[in-house]
Amino acid sequence: MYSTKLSVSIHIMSVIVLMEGQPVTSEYIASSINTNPALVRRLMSRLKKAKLIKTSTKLGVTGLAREAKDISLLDIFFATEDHQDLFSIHSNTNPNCPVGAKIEVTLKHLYDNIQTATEEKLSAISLADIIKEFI
Amino acid sequence: MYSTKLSVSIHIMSVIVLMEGQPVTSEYIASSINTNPALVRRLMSRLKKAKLIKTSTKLGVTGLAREAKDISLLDIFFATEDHQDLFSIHSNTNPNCPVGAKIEVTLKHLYDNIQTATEEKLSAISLADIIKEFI
DNA sequence: TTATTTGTAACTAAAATAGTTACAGAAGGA
DNA sequence: TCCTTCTGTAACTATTTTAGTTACAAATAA
Repeated sequence: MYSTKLSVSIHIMSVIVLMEGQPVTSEYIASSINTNPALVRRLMSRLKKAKLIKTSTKLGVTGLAREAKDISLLDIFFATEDHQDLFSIHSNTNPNCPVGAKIEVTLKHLYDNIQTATEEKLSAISLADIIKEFI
Repeated sequence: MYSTKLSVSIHIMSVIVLMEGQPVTSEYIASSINTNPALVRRLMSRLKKAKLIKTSTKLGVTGLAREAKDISLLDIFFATEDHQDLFSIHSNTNPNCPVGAKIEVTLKHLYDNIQTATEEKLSAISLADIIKEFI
């Protein structure tokens, strides 16, 4: 099973925008995702801590913390994904082998390059861009 | 736990190149990675099926199937990683909600774009480029 | 004051990973 | 031809990660 936290979080944020400022509960959002309210609240909690949404007990989510055009998919990615590395590197390689001694740093450098490019792409897409697809 | 198959496979391929055509066993390669020979053989088997290396019982890996400059990291990625999607999408969303109805196709289109860019970056790096770091 | 909702802890079940053992079968080399 | 060695693969374990679920204290709007 692979993490769908970014996808689900984009879904959550989209529902909030589509409700145009009306308070929405985790239960309402969960019914659109077809999942459990508690799972939605866990992600909501992280989105709130990242200052992307505003919530209130008794009312639910009361809206975005800033405009949709100013929230990027990278913001959502950083807020909700636990593991943010696209590729992972094995460790404890044999330092007595020329490959084992340098593979970790070599791959790190290489992956960092790809990671940065991907993050730039995510930062170039705003929640407002996503919303356009739903109206 | 996140897959390190690409990283380990690049390690395997690098050791093969560094041995310059001399046969190498899975046990030798495993000692450089600091892991189990069977794990190395599993990846070797996939690299062989993808026509990236040549193997022989009794001798081990006898060499690359083509020149290091003509083997890209994307070739290795495709050969050895089971799950090749950078981002995963949740399914079974509610079709009666505008977001639930279109989120899957919207995200797929968006992720495909990032996926393609990443694959292009992996295809631009050859095994020969990696080897330069070890000599 | 009361009803409702968040926020979070504590679980379970399923899936994916690396690691491990074991062995049949292939093939090089004496 | 025979023997030794290594691949190729199956079967298994332990660990980690994930989504999903239940439960409830605390907050708060009305």
